[in-house]
Amino acid sequence: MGTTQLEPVPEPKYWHLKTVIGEALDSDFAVGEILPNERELAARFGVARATLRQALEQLELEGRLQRRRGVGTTVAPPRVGVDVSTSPNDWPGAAGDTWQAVGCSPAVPPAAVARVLDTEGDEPVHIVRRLLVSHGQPVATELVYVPGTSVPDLSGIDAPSGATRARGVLRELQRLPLEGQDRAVELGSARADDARELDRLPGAPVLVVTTRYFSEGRTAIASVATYRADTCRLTFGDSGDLEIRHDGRRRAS
Amino acid sequence: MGTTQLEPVPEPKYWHLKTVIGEALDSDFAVGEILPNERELAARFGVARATLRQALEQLELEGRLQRRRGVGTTVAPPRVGVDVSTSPNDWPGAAGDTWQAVGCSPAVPPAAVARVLDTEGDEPVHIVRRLLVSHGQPVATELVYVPGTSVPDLSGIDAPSGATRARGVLRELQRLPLEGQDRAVELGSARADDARELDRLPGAPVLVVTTRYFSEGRTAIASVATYRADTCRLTFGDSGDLEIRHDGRRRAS
DNA sequence: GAGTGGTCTAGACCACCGA
DNA sequence: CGGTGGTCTAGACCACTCT
Repeated sequence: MGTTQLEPVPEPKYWHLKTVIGEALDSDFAVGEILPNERELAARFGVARATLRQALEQLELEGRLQRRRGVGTTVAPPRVGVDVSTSPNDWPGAAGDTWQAVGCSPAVPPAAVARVLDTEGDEPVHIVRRLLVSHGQPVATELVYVPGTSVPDLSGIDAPSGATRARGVLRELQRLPLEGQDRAVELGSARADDARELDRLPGAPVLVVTTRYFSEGRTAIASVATYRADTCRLTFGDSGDLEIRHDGRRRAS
Repeated sequence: MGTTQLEPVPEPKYWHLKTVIGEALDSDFAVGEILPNERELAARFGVARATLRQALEQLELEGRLQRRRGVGTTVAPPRVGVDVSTSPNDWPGAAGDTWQAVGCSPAVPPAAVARVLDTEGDEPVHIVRRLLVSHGQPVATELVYVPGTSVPDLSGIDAPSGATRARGVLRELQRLPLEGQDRAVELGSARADDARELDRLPGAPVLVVTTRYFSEGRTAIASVATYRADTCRLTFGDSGDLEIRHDGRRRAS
C-alpha cells in the first residue's frame, strides 16, 4: 500500500479510499496483521484523519477490519457463521444448546415485549440472560422473557438469581409442548450493557433476532438476541459454511 | 424539544444526544414529521454539527429517522416486515412471488459465487436481476445466478435480455425439482448500483441474504438479495407483525 | 436561488492499552 | 509512559431538491 495519490474523481474520497484499502487488504495483508495507524494512513493518502476514518468505519462494518482503542487496527478473519435455524424446533436451553446461561431476575418487561407476550404491562416476568461464545469470542447476548405462567412450578429451584436459577427456569420450560416459533431479524445498535458483554463500544452495529415461541395457542416466551454484526453471519439451514461475499484473503502466518 | 442543555456526563455527547432525541421522537413527533435542520438542532443542543450528525446517523441506522439530501430529516415509519421465510419452498419466480424481474444478462459470476455454484470460475451464467417493492418503496434488490445447466432449454425464449428474458429463465427453473435451500444473513453496505435502485447513497447499511438452492444433489442456483437495513425487518415464520423494539410512536396526521 | 443534508479539513483533547 | 483509536470542534464547500 504505497503513497497512492487519489486521482480527482466525482465519487466521494472516503468511498474511493475504502475501495483502495479493501483491495490492499485482499492482496497485501494477512488475517490478524496490524495496519499502520490512522494518522499515518491519512498522511499517506493525503486526506484528513476524519475522512480516512469514514473509510475504515465502512470496512469495519463489513467485517473486514477490527479496531480496538489503545491497540490498533487489524485485518479481521472471515465472519463466523452462527446457526440460528429454526430446525432444532426446541426451546432455549434444550439439549445441544450452546448458549451459556448468565443470570436470571424478575422484572417488568419493556412495553413492546409485554405486548407480544400478551401479559399485563406491569406484570413482572423472569428475564434470563444468556451469552453465546464462538471461537473464544462472545458473539451474542440474549434476553429470554418468561412469564410466570409458562413455568408454574419453580419449587425445585433454590437459587434466587444467577446462572443456576437461569438454568433452572430454562429446564422447567422444556416440559411445555412447543408448537412453533416466529422470528425476525433487523439491524440495531448495541445498548450499553450489550456492548460491554460483546466487547464493543455502545452503538456498535448488531443484528437483532426477535423470536416468539408458541405453546398451547399463545406466546409462551419471547426472546431478543443481539449478535455482533461485524463478526457474525446468521445461517439458516444445514450448511454453515456458505460464504459468498469476499475472497482472496490470506491466513495469518 | 427545547433548548436542552446537556449536563456534563462521562458518556459521549453523541450517545446522550441520541437518547434525548430518540425520546423526543417518541413523545413530540409524528411519523413523517420534519425535524429542524441540522445546523439549527446543533445550535439548540450546543454541539458541533458533526457531533449532532453522529447522533442522527445512529437513529437513522435504527430505522427511526430518514434523511434526504436537499429535503430534510423526517421521522421514519416503523420498519416494514418482509417475509423471507423458507416455508414457500419454491424457486425464485414461483407463483405468489412478489419480486419484479428487471433484467437478465449472461456474465461470469464473482469468484465467491462461482465457488458455491460448483461451476468453473470463468463460465458465464445467467444473472437475473430482480427488485422487491413494498408500500410503494423499493426495499430490496436481488441477483439470481443461474448456470446454464439448470435451464438447459431456453429455446422458447426469444428476448436476448431484459425483463422478458428474466421471467423466461425463472419460469424455466420451475421445472427442476427443488430439494432444499440454505440461507445466510449478514450486514453489508450497498454497492453503488444497489444503492441507486434502493434510493439510497452508496455505502448505506443493508442486510445481505445469500441463498443456495439445491436440486438433484447439487447447487442449482444461488442468489444474493440486498435489503435496506433502515426500512426492513426480515421475518421468518407465519407472522410478519412481530414488532418488539420501539413503541410510543404516533401516526402522522 | 435558497435551503437541505453530504463531504472534507486541520486541528484538539480524551480514554484506553501495553510496555 | 507513549501510542492507539474515539470524540469533538468550527469552520468550508459541494450536490441535491424544491419553489
